[in-house]
Amino acid sequence: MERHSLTQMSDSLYSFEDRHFQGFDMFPNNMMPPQDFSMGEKQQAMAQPMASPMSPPEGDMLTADATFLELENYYYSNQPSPTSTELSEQEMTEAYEIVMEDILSSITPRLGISTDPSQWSQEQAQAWISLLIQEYGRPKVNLSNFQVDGYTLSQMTQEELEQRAPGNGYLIHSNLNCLSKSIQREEIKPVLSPFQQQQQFQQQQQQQPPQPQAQPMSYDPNMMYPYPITSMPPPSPAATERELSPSPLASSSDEEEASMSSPARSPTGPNTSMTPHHTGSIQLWQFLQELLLQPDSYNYCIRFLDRSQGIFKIEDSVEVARLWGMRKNRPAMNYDKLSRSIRQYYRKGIMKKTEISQRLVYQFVTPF
DNA sequence: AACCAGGACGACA
DNA sequence: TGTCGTCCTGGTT
Repeated sequence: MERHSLTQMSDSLYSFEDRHFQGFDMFPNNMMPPQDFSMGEKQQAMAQPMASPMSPPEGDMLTADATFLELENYYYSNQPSPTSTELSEQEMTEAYEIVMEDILSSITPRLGISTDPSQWSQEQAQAWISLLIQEYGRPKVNLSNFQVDGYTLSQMTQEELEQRAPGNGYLIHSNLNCLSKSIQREEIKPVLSPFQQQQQFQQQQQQQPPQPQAQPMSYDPNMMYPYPITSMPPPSPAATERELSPSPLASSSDEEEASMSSPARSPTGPNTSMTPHHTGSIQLWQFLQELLLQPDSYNYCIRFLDRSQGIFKIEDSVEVARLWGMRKNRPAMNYDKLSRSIRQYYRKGIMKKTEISQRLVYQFVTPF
């Protein structure tokens, strides 16, 4: 059997994509390689054949090329004991699919939702569609056409999806299929990639029955993000004493273990300053997004005014500051300090002032 | 009084 | 080095 080095896959990558993704951009707009990635001479040379009329723009070439390195890592992390540095066609395809599934399913951790679409609520399904569309730079869809839960969504045919989201039916359908395949793979594959391990950890967190609350100030400040840097968090461990959202407090050792093995991924927004440089600790904007994405639990203190614009209002500044202080184990946190940090985001391009200034109203530069 | 804006500085990872 | 906590002054609602 002809064998290939993974790093020789670049020529065939886009033909593979054409076969399997019918010309869609393989990677979401913002899915860029780790910042410290640099193409070696060999890889740059190998990128050349992709500069055909069918090739995506340069940015995507970089992305795709970076993926070969990840591909190798991902593949081997899914194999008990690699015996060769070369891969067969079948192994190549399998490795490619692993990477694809990880990339596609990276949207779900950002939303803090299950990777299994059938478990999504209507709101989660809409959020997933919204972010998917955004990631691929597709025209916005009318989410009112998707007043269905995740299971119903996952059962829809491509035609049905196309009717509800003209021009996006295939994208949504293929991504849902990819997620489903990923779920099936996880069920049968004992050895998981680091990223899949993170997802599994996240799902375990979500599926665990509520546990007794820890002491209010006993948070591990690093506990939230067992997955890559762009991520949206799993359900908040910052449930208040009000027990509005009795989410589990995982052990810090688990979380450290999970967070350490994260491959770096790109930020959600256009501004790379959203990339945490010390990925171990949660940043304020992530925390706020987390609260905003759990309206059932937190809309008493923070809620969207216009989600599509990323505009939100802090309804109870004292409470939000208190939650933030709990998360960071900073008992002295108050809204004055929290808002100072938010204002720093203006300069960093993470948040912006709303057009009409309103008290306690802020706006993300990149809606989510 | 509460909030907004932003300078300054230091701790921390 | 970037983020953020802290303190501060001064302005606005």
